Amino acid sequence: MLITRASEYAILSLILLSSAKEPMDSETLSRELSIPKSFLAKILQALAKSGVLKSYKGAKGGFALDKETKDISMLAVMSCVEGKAPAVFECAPAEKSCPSEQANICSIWPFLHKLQGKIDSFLEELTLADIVEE
Amino acid sequence: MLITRASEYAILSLILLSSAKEPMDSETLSRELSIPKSFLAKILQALAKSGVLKSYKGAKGGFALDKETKDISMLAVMSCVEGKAPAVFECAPAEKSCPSEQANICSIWPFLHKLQGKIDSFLEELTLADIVEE
DNA sequence: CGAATCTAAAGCCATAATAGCCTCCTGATA
DNA sequence: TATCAGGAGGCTATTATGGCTTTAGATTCG
Repeated sequence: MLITRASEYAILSLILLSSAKEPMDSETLSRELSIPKSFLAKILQALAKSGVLKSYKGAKGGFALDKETKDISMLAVMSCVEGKAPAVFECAPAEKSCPSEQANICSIWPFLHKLQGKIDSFLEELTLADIVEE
Repeated sequence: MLITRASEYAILSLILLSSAKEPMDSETLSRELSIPKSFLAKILQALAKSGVLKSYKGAKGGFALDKETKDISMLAVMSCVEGKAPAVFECAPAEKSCPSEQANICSIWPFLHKLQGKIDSFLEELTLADIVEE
């Protein structure tokens, strides 16, 4: 899959968390954003694992940003939330000879690579700060 | 859903078609790209309906670009291939008061709008020509 | 210190949407 | 008219989404 609801929910959460002074628990985030609680919890856990968020257990626990907003790129968010690699466009017949295994290269590979590069750069440079700042 | 395989397959097909002089039939495209035939057929049909491709029936039929590569934006491709609107990020609690129905506006709406605008601009300006040209 | 409480973490299960498969129908070409 | 390829629909499998329960770590209070 490429970009799913998980990415959307992740970004919604990050926007809200960026203006919070205290950690917010998943239930509150779920309510504020009208996002299913259990699904959101998994997403927040993934963000915590990758270091975007920090989690706090116990009373008054929850999640808080663990980086500056300018250091949180959309690419990083999507990469960790979507199960798979940050890859968006893959060369379908890759298993055969596409990337570089053989001397002959799939004819569309260079173009895919170019497209992927453009998308990655865009998402890499687009940070939470770009969205949140006035 | 936001960006699915349909978009990926569409773009792969367009890249291949951009270098074809004759119309290519869905079976050939399917084989060249290792994409399931019937699924690809639906995608090509959608692209034809929206005017990106032109379809030819009968012997020696198939699909061919119906626009200059510089006039085919990734946004247009994804918009027509994905069932839904080109919207990527929606305000979840939109049903209540988010966009403009009420005087009070959902606190994250402006940020979402900003993000959506950035993504749309990027995909709008990114054309098939940008990918295919040397 | 220990118990009660709070919340993240992790698992399993149900549902909804997507991805993929197959068949018949329609229009065009030769 | 015979054949080729798109158009359209139904059906199945896979994946994403969402619901729920249990476990584990942390805090608060007695």
